[in-house]
Amino acid sequence: MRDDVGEQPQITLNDVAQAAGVSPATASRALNGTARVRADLRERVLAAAGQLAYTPNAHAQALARASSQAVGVICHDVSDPYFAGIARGVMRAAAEHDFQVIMGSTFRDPAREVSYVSMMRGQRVRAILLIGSGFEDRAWQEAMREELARCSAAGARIAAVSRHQGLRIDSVLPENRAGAAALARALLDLGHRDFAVLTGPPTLTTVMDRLNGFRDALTQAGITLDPGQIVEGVFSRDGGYRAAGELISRGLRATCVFASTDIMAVGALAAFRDHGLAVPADVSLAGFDDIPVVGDLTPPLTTVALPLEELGKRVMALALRPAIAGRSRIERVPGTVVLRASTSAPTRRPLAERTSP
Amino acid sequence: MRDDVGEQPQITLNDVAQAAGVSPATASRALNGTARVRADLRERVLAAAGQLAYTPNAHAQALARASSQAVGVICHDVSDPYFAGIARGVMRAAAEHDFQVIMGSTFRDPAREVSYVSMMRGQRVRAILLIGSGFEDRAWQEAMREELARCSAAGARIAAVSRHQGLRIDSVLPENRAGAAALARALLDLGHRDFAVLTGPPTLTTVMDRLNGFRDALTQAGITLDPGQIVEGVFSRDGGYRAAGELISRGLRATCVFASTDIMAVGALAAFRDHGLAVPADVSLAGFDDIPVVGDLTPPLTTVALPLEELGKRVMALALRPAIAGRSRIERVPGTVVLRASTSAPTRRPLAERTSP
DNA sequence: CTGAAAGCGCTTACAG
DNA sequence: CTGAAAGCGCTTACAG
Repeated sequence: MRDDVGEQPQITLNDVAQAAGVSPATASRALNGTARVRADLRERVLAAAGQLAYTPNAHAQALARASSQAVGVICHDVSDPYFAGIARGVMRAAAEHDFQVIMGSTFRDPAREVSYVSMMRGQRVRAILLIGSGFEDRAWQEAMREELARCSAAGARIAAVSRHQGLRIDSVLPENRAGAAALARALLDLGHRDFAVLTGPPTLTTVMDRLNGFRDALTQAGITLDPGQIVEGVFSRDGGYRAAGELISRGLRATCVFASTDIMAVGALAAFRDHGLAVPADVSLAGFDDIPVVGDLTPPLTTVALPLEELGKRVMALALRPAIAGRSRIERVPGTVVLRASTSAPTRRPLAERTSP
Repeated sequence: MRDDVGEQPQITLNDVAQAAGVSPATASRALNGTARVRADLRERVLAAAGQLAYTPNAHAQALARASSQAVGVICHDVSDPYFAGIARGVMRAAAEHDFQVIMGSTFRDPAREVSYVSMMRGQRVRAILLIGSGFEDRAWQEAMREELARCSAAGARIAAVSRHQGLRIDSVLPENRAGAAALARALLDLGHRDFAVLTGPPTLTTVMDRLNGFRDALTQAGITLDPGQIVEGVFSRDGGYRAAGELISRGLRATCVFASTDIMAVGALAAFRDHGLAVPADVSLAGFDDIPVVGDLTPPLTTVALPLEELGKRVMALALRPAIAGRSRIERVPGTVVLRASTSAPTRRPLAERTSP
């Protein structure tokens, strides 16, 4: 029973109105419940609409109403568990409000992010949700700020998860800095004094916040983080693997390694194993985010848990709540240090030379 | 520099036309390149548009053109790594074609799936991509078929990943059945004769295909799968954990367990560990999908690898390729058995009573 | 409560 | 090549 491919004219409001013997205006009102309609007429309209399987043309509606039922969501990569978790919360919230979700993946390209925003402006979305870290890049900030200003002038709400340097927008802020600091203190409590950090691209605010928070807490404990023990990598499993490898080849002096993202920690764990280093016996390892699987690794990963789905719901709610003119609203969401078996008290074994596979 | 909250009238084509001193028709043609426009006029239009930061109202365009630049994507749950992987491919492909992606998460509710389709029909999307398993449910099939028929009558292309029972739509089919059979043969080759299977909801075609493929291969080898060794669970980490626990409490007679989804295998692995069962020493474990993290588990998981991102790109390409009237196109994508350390030759140790934590 | 009419912002035959 | 005009499918003051 394949239906033929030819296009048929769409059923319009007019068709429904005619079938019900009323004017389009009345049909519209009956369907939308925007005004009182005599009961029997309403019945007839509803019946006709059901009969004809009428679905209003969303574009015509959006045009006539000068607003749509859509929200735009921009993230770096849907397949990254961090974003996927947040996106889940957004999708839930959207479903509750009967919003359509227009999704854009930037694949970490700043320019693409700007062009998505302007595309969504063209869609006249009700809100734009920026998920994921902003870029520490002046030109980008400038372009983004202008574009976002046009959006809000057009009536779109803007809200973000994470700090978006220089944009001054309503934000749900995971406490990256405080969380990393708390993690550092927990690791200090375990007895560690020598640390290394695997970071991501320094253009991402999240990266810098976590690094700075971690370092600050060390500094307060009178410990300096050796710059040579900070390795920059890509925010991915393989990025973590390579960064850990680089750290090892530089001579791993730390007893504890902080990967600024769980996904990097997963790769780091594999790298340590491949180099014959036992976690935590030889080196402790901690991550950040608490993405679903890290509790099932061997050893389970110590990390800072962020309520990902909750972040998604919150950012949607924030965007929907009427804005306060002149100032951006900030909602801070704390992270929770979760100590698992990947961290333990430091061992005294010298590690620097242990780089054999 | 917060912009005031008040809405400003949008910049329209008319504004651009006036600023450029031409008619809206000419402005439209210049902007879209749909017809020759005198060079100097075109320049003026483009300059004015840039100046005013003009973005066409996508709804007005869609209405006038009777078609949009959007595709609809429906999956069960974006945060599931399987869908996230496919979605990544879809997003890539969409970006290449400059399509907007309207995303819907059904959270495995058949009714919600139908209503998303009809919502997308209202959006006049160019294509609807059904990601993820269909439901083996007559009423749903009926409703879905009707709704999809209306969509294609309206000119929307439909394509799916996975088998959608009774819908007869263009599909990219991961070879679930053949993949599961190949896996079974590989496990037989390892020497296993006693198997158990952790399945998902029997209403999902994917579940049944994998189970049947696995069982068929066993049958061909003269081995029957004890129904008591088939446990139905939820498609999630915790579902796998519980299903494995149930299997153990029933008395685990199998030397090898097949979890029909990697995500369930992750939970099963944890359950085995919590019950003091070593994998693969006490019991071998295999999954299906090869989602990113399973190679980093301890032990790394034997599975059937599916090219997730590729599936996403293929389904998009399939939807875009002109349909063939009267018949649905099928593209089969094979899975690859990946043997890792979670499976080994069976041990002779009796397992049935080993249920101590 | 109901309907005729204008308008939302664009595109595209149709004349010129 | 250019412009005036009609039309896309809806909503919503405006009269009645």
